[in-house]
Amino acid sequence: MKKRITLKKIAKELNYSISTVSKALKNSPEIGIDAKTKIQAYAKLYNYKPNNVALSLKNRKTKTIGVVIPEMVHYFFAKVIIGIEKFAKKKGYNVIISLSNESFENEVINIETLVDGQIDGLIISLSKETLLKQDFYHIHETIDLDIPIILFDRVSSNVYCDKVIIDDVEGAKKATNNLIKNGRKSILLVTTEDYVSVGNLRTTGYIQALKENNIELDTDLIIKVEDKKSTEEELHNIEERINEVLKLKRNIDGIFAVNEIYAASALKVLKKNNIKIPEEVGVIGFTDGVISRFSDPSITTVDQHGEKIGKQACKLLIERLNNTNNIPYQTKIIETSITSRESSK
Amino acid sequence: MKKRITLKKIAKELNYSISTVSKALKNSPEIGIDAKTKIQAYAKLYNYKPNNVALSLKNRKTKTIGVVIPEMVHYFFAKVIIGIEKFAKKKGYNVIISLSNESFENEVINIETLVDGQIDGLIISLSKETLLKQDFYHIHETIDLDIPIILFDRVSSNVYCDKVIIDDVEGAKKATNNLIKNGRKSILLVTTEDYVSVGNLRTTGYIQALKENNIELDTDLIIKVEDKKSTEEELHNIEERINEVLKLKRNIDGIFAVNEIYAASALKVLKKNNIKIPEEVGVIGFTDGVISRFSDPSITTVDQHGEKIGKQACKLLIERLNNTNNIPYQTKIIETSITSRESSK
DNA sequence: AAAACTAACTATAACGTTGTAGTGAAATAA
DNA sequence: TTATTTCACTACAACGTTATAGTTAGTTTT
Repeated sequence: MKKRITLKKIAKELNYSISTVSKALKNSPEIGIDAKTKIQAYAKLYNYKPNNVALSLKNRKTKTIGVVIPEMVHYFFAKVIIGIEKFAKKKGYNVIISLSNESFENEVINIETLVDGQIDGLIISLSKETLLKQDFYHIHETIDLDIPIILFDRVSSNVYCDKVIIDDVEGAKKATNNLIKNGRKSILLVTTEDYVSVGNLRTTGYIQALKENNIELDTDLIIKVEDKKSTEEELHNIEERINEVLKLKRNIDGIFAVNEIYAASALKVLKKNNIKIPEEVGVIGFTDGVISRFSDPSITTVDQHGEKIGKQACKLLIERLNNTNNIPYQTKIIETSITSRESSK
Repeated sequence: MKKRITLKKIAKELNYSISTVSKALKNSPEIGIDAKTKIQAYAKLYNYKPNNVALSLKNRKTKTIGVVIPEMVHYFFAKVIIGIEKFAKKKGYNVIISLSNESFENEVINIETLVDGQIDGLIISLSKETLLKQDFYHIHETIDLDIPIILFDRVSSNVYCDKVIIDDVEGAKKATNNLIKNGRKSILLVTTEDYVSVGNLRTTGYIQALKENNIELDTDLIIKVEDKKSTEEELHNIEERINEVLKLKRNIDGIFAVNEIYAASALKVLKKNNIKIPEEVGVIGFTDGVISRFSDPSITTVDQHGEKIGKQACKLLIERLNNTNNIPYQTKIIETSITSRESSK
């Protein structure tokens, strides 16, 4: 009902020029004390707030950050967003969120829309499809347009920009070592196909840990799952494959899964086979989410500290936005940590 | 590097006026065919895109929707956002997200920031603290400013605006009836304190279902949990209380929990007491999330269809934005449905 | 051949700000 | 007393766009 008041209206009402009003509200020394007090009182009374769209136009910056993530229902991404949002708000930025839903096309469209719109910079985690296609034209184009991009978690070495990642190799190593330290020697790895960079790296970490502990690598103990969406069907398929290997390799005493859904699936299969956890088989997952926490037994995981990642990404972005002179691209690595729970010991 | 091209630059380059360029790109009949083709070709070549901030200023609408939710890591809210985002994008709107973190103060600040910023309308789920305080000044003020608000899930009858809710009473009834149909008679209810509207309503549904089935209400079978944040401590406390009642009332054969965390807690306690699920005690939760799906046994839940809620909220909002003449406020009720899983039978 | 019309443009104002450059009057300096 | 400075303000341009209201030159009408 009551429209927002503008400088113009205040000016007309109090019989000053617009510039005077603007300056008075900015406490400029150019303006006399009388005018200042009158104008400031009036502005306060009518709850004057500058129009941010006008400011955006004038300043050519919108104080808004765009975020593109593959999914929303993942605990990890939700946490990252929390981190971004918190830091952004502290710095006076808004956050616009967009979901690619793991699709390349969506990702391209979303980024385009955001860039067309009111965004100063972008924080992106690439979709699985993009990673598979290795097509980064949309990213490069955006950077060319002088819109800074921070990539996190799902990154690519073929894109030159700031990045925030965890050391997936190290994290996977930690997890595998944790199992080995408990005397486990025959460790099943449930991972993704290699084109998913994180899956790939975690596989590498697993292999390295084995090597460092002089355990021979048995490729039969590596299950590479093709997962696009986690439909019931795909989940069932994962369980099937774990079950097969479990039947084939009776001496398995540990399972490392590269995400918590795979870990939960492994747990289910183990329980169905009446295998005791963690006594007979220890299980560790990656990503400290709600599933691991509430599962029974609760699952030991490699915590990626999503909130920290989000905060760091946001920090990098805002730093770049405030620095017109080109600072070299940075890659920040966030330390992982093991959250010990019942599934390993 | 390459700055975005504007009408002005095109005009200067091709020696037309800005108006001509603007009209040519809009295919106005006022402009001659020569000029049109030349200008359109040039614009295409340099990938002209209108500056949305300028358009926002001119049109006094930003094509952006603000969303304020209490938390992000809840599956339900994540789903709602997916629904909002999808529908919004289809209609050419962007979505800005803000988290109140269940705090009244944050909610007020967030809404203020959004309203100050570039938003045409808001979709909000109220924080627990707001519901407890029953202070809706910030909401009313926003509506007064002619910025439409759609409330969802956590609503209040003291606010007059469009709302999207589920029929919590009906949903709770469905759940309770489901347990009763399986021959269960002594059903434990794990719910929240009454000021959380959804907890309150679900309690009502539980009571109604009992009444309709001529089962006497035993208030000892109702656990009202005070939960602000789900810290480890609070979770433990919930388990404790369930355990106590379970010890006290040996004949309990069903548990209805008003959210999936309570349901998971109940499961844990039951298993610890070696009580068979669902044979001895059936369990049903509310909110179809990832915990219920991956828990073992998987938990039967009342699905709130978050995505549908989001979509509906967004639809209501956009309808209101397109309708300058005041249509009466509506409250849309989204049907719940039971997703049957292992924990009940 | 003057009047009316049309085609193809351009100028201007406006959305709400802010910074720079002006302006007129009063106060000070020479 | 005249020149200069200071004070307290106002005008203007710009950010990028669009709609409305001009403005030409050329064409048609009678």
